[in-house]
Amino acid sequence: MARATAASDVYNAIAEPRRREIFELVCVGERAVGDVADTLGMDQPSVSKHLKVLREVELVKVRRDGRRRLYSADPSALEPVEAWVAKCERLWTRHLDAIEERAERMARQRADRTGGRTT
Amino acid sequence: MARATAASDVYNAIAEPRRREIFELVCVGERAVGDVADTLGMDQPSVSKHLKVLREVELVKVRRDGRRRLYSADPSALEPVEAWVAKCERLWTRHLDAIEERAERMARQRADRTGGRTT
DNA sequence: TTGACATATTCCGATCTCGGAATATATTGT
DNA sequence: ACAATATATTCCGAGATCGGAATATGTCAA
Repeated sequence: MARATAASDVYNAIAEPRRREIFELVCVGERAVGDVADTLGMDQPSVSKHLKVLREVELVKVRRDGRRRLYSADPSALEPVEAWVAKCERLWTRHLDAIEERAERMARQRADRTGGRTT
Repeated sequence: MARATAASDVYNAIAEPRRREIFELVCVGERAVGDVADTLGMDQPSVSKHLKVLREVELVKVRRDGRRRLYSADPSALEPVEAWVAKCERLWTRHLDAIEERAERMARQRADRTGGRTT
């Protein structure tokens, strides 16, 4: 097995800087492909390909408007990422709390042994 | 040019599911490589390589303990990701607000034309 | 229908990926 | 010094990447 596909999940999709740029732009409001290309200075096929990936992980939606296609964002697809980051931080602070608690317990023990003397 | 390196930034580093697993584990508390390998059912070289990537983007730190190496997390390295997600959501809600505001403006216009009649 | 415009798709090549196996490097205990 | 243990590194191959160029598809307008 090798590396995962860019469109296999949100994490891989947003690993690309240009894809993040495109997504930011589309968060501001619905945009046509050429519009995105002009704004970000990329060429059209590249933008189309990136948008395809974003579409496959449902970060964006498409709508037809004549000969154009208007893309808009669906940031709810970022939720797994947000949730994972939050989880890691929760685990981490829980870990810090445990360390602190242990330190306090040891301090109490020491206080008991010394009969309340601080030094 | 081709694809970016896994260790080129945090986004690429966390794109790997196994790397996310390892990171979660290390968030809970300092762990030795073999410990991680046993817990997650991966083999040691694989874990070492993933940890190397995580180290290069500063998601983890290492400390020597005899012949072992103890890895611990530094979730502050996830901040760029958190910030980017937040930014996108901010842009998005701002966009929704603008739409809503426009709708209200149009409703007011209509109310003016109809002299206050609702239907 | 034909042409202009907007977008999508395909093909290419250099490069990176990840897992697996083998091997190298450290450190400890005897 | 030597064996055992813990970890890191290297080499390999199948597969996926991204940009670029060329081309295909689709839609409107005259």
